[in-house]
Amino acid sequence: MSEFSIGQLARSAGVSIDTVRYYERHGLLSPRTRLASGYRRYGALEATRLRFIRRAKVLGFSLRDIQELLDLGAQSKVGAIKRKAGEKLAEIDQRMAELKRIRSGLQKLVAACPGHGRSADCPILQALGQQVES
Amino acid sequence: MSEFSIGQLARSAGVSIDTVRYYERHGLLSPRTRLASGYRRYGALEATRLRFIRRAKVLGFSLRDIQELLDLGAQSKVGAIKRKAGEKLAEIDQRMAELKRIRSGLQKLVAACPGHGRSADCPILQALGQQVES
DNA sequence: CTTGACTCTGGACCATGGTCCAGACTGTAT
DNA sequence: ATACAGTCTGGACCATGGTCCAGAGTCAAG
Repeated sequence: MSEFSIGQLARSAGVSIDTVRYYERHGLLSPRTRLASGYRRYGALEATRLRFIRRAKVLGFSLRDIQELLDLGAQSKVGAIKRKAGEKLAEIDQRMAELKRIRSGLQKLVAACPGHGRSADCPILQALGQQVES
Repeated sequence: MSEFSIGQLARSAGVSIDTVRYYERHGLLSPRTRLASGYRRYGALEATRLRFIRRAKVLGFSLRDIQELLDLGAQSKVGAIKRKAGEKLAEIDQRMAELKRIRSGLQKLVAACPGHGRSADCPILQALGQQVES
């Protein structure tokens, strides 16, 4: 008996039933079959696929990315998969550089602010363009 | 004549008219006054405030954060402003650490993937839990 | 005075990744 | 047989930060 319900599948992956159905609506994960009642039935393949989706999400892939990855995997397009992962890596680097820039700007302001006194003396407000009288 | 229309204000800050109205709906920026026709009129103060909002957003503050900052500025609570900025800094650090973790995980996979061959030999798919027969 | 550009309002819509709901039906254990 | 947990559907709703629209009214230049 390698079949289970949506509730069991969801629990096994640590997601909610709604999330499983959400993935289905968006073409990421279909039940293997349905009971006459309409109840979804899943097998080991689907459980693996759901784990894949979750792990890829943790690695910063969007659901759209993941769908692409799954399609490429099904077609054994390993080169394309590696390229995709490389692209995601570059994206992460870009986002990190951006954060670094933001961080250093903010850091300077925090360091320069005495933390007391009038608004007019606060470099944070000044730098942001605020004008407060007195 | 230090009064201008919403269109002039928007252009001066490089945002759309819709964005200005959006900020107004969300309590961030009100017109100084209105004409009898209902047309919004803004002064230098509002222009400065809009610049503040835009710059703070570039620094990674959410509109909710910015609203708080503006309120604190109006009340001359410089200590609280410095604390807010410090909190945002910590938030950025956390996000950067997270990205670093994600990056190194992905990096390892990309490095290990030959970029050709069967899906079964792709460490990216393997690590993500994919099972592809053959 | 007419024309064209501008502005008004309220609400719908976009992407992202879900969550929650009602009302009906089903599966399982006792 | 009955109770109770589980599941079904479709659609509404959440946050975020806007964008776009129709239909009406207004402002400024010529």
